[in-house]
Amino acid sequence: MHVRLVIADCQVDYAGRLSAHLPMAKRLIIVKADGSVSVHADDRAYKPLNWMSAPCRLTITEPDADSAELGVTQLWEVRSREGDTLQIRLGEVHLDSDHTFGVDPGLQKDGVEAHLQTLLAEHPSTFGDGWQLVKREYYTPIGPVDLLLRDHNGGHVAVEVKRRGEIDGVEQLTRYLDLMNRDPQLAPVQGVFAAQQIKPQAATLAADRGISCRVIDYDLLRGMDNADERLF
Amino acid sequence: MHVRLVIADCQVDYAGRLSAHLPMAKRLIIVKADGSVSVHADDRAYKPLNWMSAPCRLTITEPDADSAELGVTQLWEVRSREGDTLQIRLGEVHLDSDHTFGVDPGLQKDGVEAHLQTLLAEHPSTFGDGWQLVKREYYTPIGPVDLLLRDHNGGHVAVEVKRRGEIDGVEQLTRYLDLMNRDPQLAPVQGVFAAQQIKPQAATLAADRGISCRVIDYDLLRGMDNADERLF
DNA sequence: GTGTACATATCGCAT
DNA sequence: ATGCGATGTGTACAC
Repeated sequence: MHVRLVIADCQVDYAGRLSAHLPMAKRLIIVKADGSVSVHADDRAYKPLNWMSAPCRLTITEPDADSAELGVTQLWEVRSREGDTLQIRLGEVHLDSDHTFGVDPGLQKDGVEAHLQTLLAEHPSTFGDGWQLVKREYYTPIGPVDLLLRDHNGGHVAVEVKRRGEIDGVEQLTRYLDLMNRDPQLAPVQGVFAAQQIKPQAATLAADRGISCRVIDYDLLRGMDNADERLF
Repeated sequence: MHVRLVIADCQVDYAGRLSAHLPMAKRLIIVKADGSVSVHADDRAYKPLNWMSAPCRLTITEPDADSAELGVTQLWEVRSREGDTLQIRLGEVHLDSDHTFGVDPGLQKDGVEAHLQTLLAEHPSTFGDGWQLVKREYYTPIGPVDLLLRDHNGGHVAVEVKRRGEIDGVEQLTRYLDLMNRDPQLAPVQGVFAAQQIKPQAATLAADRGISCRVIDYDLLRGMDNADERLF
C-alpha cells in the first residue's frame, strides 16, 4: 500500500477504447496503492494526459539494447483486465519517491442533489398548500422518479429535482410522464421541474411540454428544516 | 511554470458548488503550473478527493498560535474567481518537491466518434446503395445533426453517430427529426441511429420512434478507407 | 452484471 | 459568455 511519484522524461502509448500517443517529454507519473497509473502534464487541473484505472497490472522491464541506446531507461507496461494497455518508456528520471499512506477517513459532502431531494420530500408544501408526499424514488421501468406527490385535489404530480435545471432534465421528466400517464392507477400525472437554477432553454422546453418549473431556494429550505428541528 | 508535489498530513475544507470536509490524514497535494490544486488519497485512479481548477489563486500563510499548538504548520487557501474556496491545513510535511516541465507536445488521439463520423461521411453507401451525403454537421437551431443524407429515392435522412448507442442518443435524434420535419424544404426526414454498439433499450426506444438502427463495424469501415487510398 | 442517473463532472467547439 | 455534445468519462445505486 503506497504511492509512487515519478518525474521523468517519458513517451506514452495507450491502446484500448481509443489509441493515443504522447511524444517524449518531462511529465509526472503517479502510481497509486490501488494499482492505477496516471501521466500528468503541468496543466489541466487533475485530468491526466493518459491513465489506467484499477484493477490493472504494472510490469517494469529493462529496455532492449536498441531502446537503451536511444536513452530509454525503463519500460513500463500497464495492462487492464479488458486488454487495454498503457506503455510508458522512461528516459531520464528526475524524481522517484515512494510514500505509505494510512487508510483515508474519507470525504464528507453536503449540498448535492440528494440533500435537495430529501429536503423537498420532507416539505412537499414547498410546491403547494396541502400537497403530500406519496413516494421518494418512485420506480418506473425506465428509471426512478425523484418525488411522487399528490396535490391539494389528490392528483398525482411527478417531480424531477436537479441542482441545475437543463434540457436533459426536462427530457427525463417527459419520459417518466409519458409512461406514468399510460398507467390508469396514476393518470393524469402532472409534471414539476424543480431546481436551484433553471436555464432559459430548459424552461422553454418545459413550458412547451406542459411541465411547470419551480426554482428552489436551497438555503431557505435548509432554514425551514432547521426551524422544524428546533420545534421538537 | 512548475509543478509542486507535497506529501503531508492535512485537513481540507471545500466550499463552493457544495461543501466538503476531509479530516486530517496523510495525502498527496499537487500544485500545477496553471495554478490548479488537487488533494489525492492513495486510491481512486486519477480523481482527487478535493481540488480547485484553474484559474485560481493560492495563498500560503503561517498558522495562528492556537493552530500551531495543534500541529498545523502551514495554512493554504485556494480561491477561484467565483468565490469557491479550498482550505488546506498542513501538519507534518513528508515531501515538498518542485519541478519545471517544458511545454507538453500534447496528445494524439484516434478512434473517437469524430473519426467514425468522417468515415461514414466518406462512405454513405454504408447505409444503402445509392445513398449520398448532403452535409456533415448539418446545423439546426438546437444543435448539429451528424450526417444529412439522401437515400436512393432522394429522400432526406438524418443520421446520429455514436460510439455506443444509448437512450439519450435516440432522444437527441428525435429532437432533430421533430424540428427538421417541420421544415417543408426537408420533410419528410427519416432517422438512422448508427453506432458501434447499440444497447437493447436504445434500440427499443428507436423502434418506438420509427428510427432505424445500424450497427457499424469500425474496423471494416477503416479497412474500406485504406482500400480506397490504395486505389489512388 | 445491466441499466440509469449524478458529478464541484471536465473539455472542446460553435454561436 | 452560453449552449451543446463527447468523454478511454467515473461513480453510486437499484434491479
